[in-house]
Amino acid sequence: MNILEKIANELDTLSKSERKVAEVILSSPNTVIHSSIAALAKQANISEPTVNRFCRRLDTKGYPDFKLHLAQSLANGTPYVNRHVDENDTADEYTAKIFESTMANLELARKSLDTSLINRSVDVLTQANQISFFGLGASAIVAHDAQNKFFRFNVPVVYFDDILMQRMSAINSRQGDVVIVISHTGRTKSLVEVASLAKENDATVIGITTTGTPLAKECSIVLSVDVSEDTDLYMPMSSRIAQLALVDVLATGFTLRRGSKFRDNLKKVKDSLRSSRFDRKE
Amino acid sequence: MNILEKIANELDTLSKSERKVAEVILSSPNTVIHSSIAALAKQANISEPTVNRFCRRLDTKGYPDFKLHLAQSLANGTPYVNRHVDENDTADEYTAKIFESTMANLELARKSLDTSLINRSVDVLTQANQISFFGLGASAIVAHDAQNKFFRFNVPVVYFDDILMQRMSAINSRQGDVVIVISHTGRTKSLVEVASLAKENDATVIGITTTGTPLAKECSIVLSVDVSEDTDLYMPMSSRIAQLALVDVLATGFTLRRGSKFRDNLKKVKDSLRSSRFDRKE
DNA sequence: ACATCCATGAAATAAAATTTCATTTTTTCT
DNA sequence: AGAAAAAATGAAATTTTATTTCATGGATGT
Repeated sequence: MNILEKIANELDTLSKSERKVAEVILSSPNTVIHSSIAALAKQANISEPTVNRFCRRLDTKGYPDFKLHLAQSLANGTPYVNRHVDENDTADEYTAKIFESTMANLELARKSLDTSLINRSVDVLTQANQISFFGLGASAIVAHDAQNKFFRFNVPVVYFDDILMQRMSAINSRQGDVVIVISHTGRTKSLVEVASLAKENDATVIGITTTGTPLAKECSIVLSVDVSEDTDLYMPMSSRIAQLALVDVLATGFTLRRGSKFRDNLKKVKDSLRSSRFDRKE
Repeated sequence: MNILEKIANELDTLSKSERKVAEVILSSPNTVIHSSIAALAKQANISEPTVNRFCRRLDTKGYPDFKLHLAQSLANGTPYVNRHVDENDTADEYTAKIFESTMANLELARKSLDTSLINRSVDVLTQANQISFFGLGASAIVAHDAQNKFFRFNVPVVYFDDILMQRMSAINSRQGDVVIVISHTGRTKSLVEVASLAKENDATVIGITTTGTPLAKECSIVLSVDVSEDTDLYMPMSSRIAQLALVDVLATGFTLRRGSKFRDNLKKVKDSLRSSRFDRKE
């Protein structure tokens, strides 16, 4: 993704002259984006075609295209090196890293989403007799959150984070019911079984999971949410946040499909909470 | 700074033809960064010099320089103009908007965080005899998630999303206990009371809330998570995601403070889940 | 209605990037 | 080690792209 990282990575696959170019770029990328190909060539003591070949080797269309990528990499000031939390990081550092990698993963997740499938899911949800959300562990939280959202829409919605309840609920499902199964790994045995049970009973099964997992195979619709693996090192992190954002998208699609009158209703739900709150002094 | 905003701002100082260029750019900036000046001129039905003049008017050196700025503006995914979901948005559009505003709000939240307070919170947490997480509604999910995380650390941790249980637990708290109260609005009466009860009983109360709310006043440490208000129009959206990211930060700080031996333990917890999963065929 | 100013685009020019191809360097094989 | 093959490199030519110049037409104000 980030072209500076990419250059650093591929440094040893480059030829001698190309490496000179790479070094000049890495040492002062901010100068390079304002240089012409001739200026850069001179700076690196090599010829213009070499710069051009260098750009192509990095899968860009040519020098101007390369500069565009470079500019983007520099844009948000994102440090382009390793964003993993390190043993000796200060609070400042690990906070920044976690927020940044969360944002980066949201971006990744968005790219992996197929909006036509979102559209179909919203279709199915608005028609549903009953909606069930199932998840375990960190994904249970996502299911919980989804229930919280859809409950406001005044539709029959349940959520279970208990294996037995999930099974029973899946066995009792029927045509017109929608079962949403959430799992980052897509390999949790009991959840895959639940998905398969629900499907056998003619419910529509929507999976919120990673592409190509066993769970994905059991679903009628797969909403794939791919995040980079190693961010969830010892604990689920970015995966659940991406899943939650997807829940927001589904809920939003739902309210839009239901039309403006429906949204007035939502406002009522919100207003009903007012008495439980302290006033805002303004 | 952001050139797309700048274009939108200066739209009325532009001439008729230049405005045509502006509109084309605003409507599909991602296409433009890959277009030549000729292609853009054609797209806008004006001549090439007009595009050039347009670029100069925006204080860039010329078209290539303008593209560089544009690329940078697009890079960080910052929502540029109005990113509110609209009645007639397609699935594609509202998906993009929700993800983008989520990311923008994470950025906002990060800026509002005081890392020295995070450091102190981690201090307190690592010393705690017991940790309790309280939240209601959407924040209940965050509390739930926090429990899920800290549970892995093998420390005494509880979570309640029930008002009565929260009260009882707060009344029974004592010195050395840490109570984390989560609320975006910071105005939910019962939660403010719970915070105050816990404080009276000498527990350390950490609030995850917005700056300057009634809840914030009752806390020993306030971790302020500010997100832009109107994104949470009818449903909590960005607020809870920012809170979750903060939970990640606290959990990470916790594991770092506990040292490397402790992290081996985490790996064991993760491995213990293996048998419940389908193998990954590689 | 006329003069002035400004916006605009056609054409010419300049700049920049890319391709082609000959030369040099490196690698591989005997 | 030495020859053949392959790869890397840069000079020059070509092509593409951007910019400048300048002539034209339309709007504005008197």
